[in-house]
Amino acid sequence: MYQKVKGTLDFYDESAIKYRYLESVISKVIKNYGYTEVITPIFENTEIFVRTSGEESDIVTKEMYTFLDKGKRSITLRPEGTAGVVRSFLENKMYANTTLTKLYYFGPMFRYERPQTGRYRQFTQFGVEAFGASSPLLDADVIISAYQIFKSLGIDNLKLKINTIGDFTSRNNYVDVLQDYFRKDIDKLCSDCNNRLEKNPLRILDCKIDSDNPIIKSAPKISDSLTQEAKDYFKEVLKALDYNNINYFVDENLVRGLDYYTDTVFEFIIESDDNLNGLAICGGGKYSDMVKSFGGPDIPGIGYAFGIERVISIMDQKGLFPNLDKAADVVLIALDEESKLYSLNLANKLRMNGYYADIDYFNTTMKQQFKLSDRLNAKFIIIIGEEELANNSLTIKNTKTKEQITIKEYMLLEYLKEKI
RNA sequence: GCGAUCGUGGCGAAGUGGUUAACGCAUUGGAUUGUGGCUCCAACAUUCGUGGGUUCGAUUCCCAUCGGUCGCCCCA
Repeated sequence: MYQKVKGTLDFYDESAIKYRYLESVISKVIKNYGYTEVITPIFENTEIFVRTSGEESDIVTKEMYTFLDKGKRSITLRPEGTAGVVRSFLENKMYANTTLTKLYYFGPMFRYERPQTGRYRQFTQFGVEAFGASSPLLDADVIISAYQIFKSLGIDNLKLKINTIGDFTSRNNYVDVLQDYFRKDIDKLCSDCNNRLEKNPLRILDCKIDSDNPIIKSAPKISDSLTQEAKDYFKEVLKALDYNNINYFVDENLVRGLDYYTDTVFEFIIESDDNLNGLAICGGGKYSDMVKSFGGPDIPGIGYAFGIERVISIMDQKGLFPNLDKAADVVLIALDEESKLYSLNLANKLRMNGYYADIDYFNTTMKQQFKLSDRLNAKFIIIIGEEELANNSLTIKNTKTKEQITIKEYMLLEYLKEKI
């Protein structure tokens, strides 16, 4: 027996309906913010992910699905969406027509990780990227758009963590300061922190094991390394969020796993009483230099992405999905072979007129066909047998009221139009 | 990459080193051959993730492997 690849999911039936429901709600909201969809390939040349996420990042060092194609090109299944969108933005010179370009994407991402709660090897992200403006107002608006999407889905058990990590130079300065600070006491910290010292010292601040350690608590703050300009910028972002009544808290230890972020970074975290608690459902930030580092013009970008599977989990857990059952409008019950042929034809006429009509393909007993109508939750049942064929009429039964009438076929559409 | 735990029919779920693997739901057939959704009766795992080993004998014990779940790391 074949099994699906480890860490992957089949969506079918109800779960597929939920998946597509999310896509439609989300895209509808984000379009009102002026975003248009960009659909990029699922794989890219490996280099673009290495360049953007950072050679030392976890994603690049251990999580990418990378392979050589038959032309010996190094190809990678995208582990995140931003790099491909930036590449597309540049390659298609989207900046030529407007100063501000707002894009969204929705699709599968791939990371080779150990599966666990809310974590899969193939998962789906929705994300946005806005290029062209370094503006606190835009930063805030991007965050608000994520907030509104969750709100329109009914999700309110989230908290927004936000921080600023400054521009590249102040961040690099801070990294040096931190390394100097931690290096002398590194043997008093956990083994993970020892690894992080050279690779990603910012993450030491976020250590869960040593979080109460005074060495970490009294570590130099990033705010000390920020330029006044960066501080002011962040203040403006917060002001805009305040004005819009967005609840947030500034977490000075919030750093993100990807190298490309600058200034504003944020995450939405799930607050719940089960194992989902504390999971990041949405993460993003500003990246001032990525476009330029790709060899493009000096255009800043900001964006976020969130995981659809995690959203589905939350919504399931909180019962937030509306009733998405599809009920058949009409099930045709045919009692003999000739009626079967006729019902096939009639069903198709109904379908072409916009009704969901179904028939039974094998059984001839009435009971079985009634069961089919139950299963499909049919609103109406049309019974066709010798009598009806002889009189050129149809027997229609309303499954709710049990009311049953006989009419001529040409009256059917008008009848349904009135009743459905 | 590290650690824990689990894997019985479409689903849920009991169970035991020994000739027929409970039960519930679902499904199918019948009671009820032009009117169903209730009820009643019946059928439905030569097999207990896969492979190997121990044993007279394993679904039950051991090993391996694949997968699920849950932690760590990291993240969506």
